[in-house]
Amino acid sequence: MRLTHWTDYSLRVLMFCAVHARREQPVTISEIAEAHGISRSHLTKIVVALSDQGWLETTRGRGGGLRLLRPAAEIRLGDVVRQAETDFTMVECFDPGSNTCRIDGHCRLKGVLHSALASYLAVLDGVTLADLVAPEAVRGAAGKRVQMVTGLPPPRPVDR
Amino acid sequence: MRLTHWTDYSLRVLMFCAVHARREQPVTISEIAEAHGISRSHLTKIVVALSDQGWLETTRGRGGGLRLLRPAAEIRLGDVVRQAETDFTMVECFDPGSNTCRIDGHCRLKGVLHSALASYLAVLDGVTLADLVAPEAVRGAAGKRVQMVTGLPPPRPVDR
DNA sequence: CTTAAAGATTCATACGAAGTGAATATATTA
DNA sequence: TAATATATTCACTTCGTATGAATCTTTAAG
Repeated sequence: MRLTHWTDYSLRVLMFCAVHARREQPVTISEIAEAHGISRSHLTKIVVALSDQGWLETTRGRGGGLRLLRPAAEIRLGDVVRQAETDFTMVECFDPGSNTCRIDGHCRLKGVLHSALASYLAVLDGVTLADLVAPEAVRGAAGKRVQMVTGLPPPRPVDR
Repeated sequence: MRLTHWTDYSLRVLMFCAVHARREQPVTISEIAEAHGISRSHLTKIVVALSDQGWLETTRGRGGGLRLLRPAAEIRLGDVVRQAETDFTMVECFDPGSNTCRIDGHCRLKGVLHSALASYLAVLDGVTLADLVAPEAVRGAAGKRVQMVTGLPPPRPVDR
């Protein structure tokens, strides 16, 4: 179970924009690509997608670049991840097209995994882009907030 | 974000064993393979892994087969999934080996995703194999239990 | 003590999603 | 019109996952 690099990079782009939101010159793709050591052309595709999804606006030509369309504090991680990830097929029976499970409808697995997925995303919904890039001083509050949302004991390390 | 077929099949094997736990003749690999339309040899590898992990015992030779080592009610889904899934790398910075993120340590993303993952697994920890294969009448209780564990609002459908 | 039935192992390959980057097109401003 | 930016297209690579054929090993039945 893992998120794709695509989602990873999407988040990094948005975070980069959030950090430099107050700058006069908008952030450029080349800048982010270099900062993270990713190919510019590849990153462009991710930016285009983010733009299509309404997270940021792009302007071409000299002096152009990227800008968040909304304040970082209003961008929920869960929503970004929902759009960046293309496949939430937990198990075969999630997808009516490819499902061949012979006991579909007789077992509760699908429902349980849906709940788990919802719980996963709910945690991300409790965090905004602003929380991620907040300076040290603010981190305590952000961390606390996650706990409140999950209502779970602090995460224990996942083995292997 | 998805679980592998491997995990999917692992769960199906365990469920099959749970359903037929009271039978005299142990369940065989061929039987499960045929029931689910999966190749016998492939399924064997999954069974071997489940056996190595201590979920079931296998006996060779005529009259042999598979048997759960513990009652289905004591087998938590979360634990099975933790062992069946080999990769919980949410984003690059989870894996020290391949991590190239330039802002690792300066952003809260890793921590947040760890929390989300923990929340996901916590839901699965609240469900046992017995819950999955329980007859209709018992299902209500099982569903309720999931809610109690998560402490979250009922899951809303994940779009696309 | 041979045969049938079961799991175990090894090997090779198929497959598709994800990732990568070169080349080129388009738009905008100075 | 030149420079700088995003946008698009194409081809290719890479890797985890999945798959199954063939064969070996173990065990019980007769």
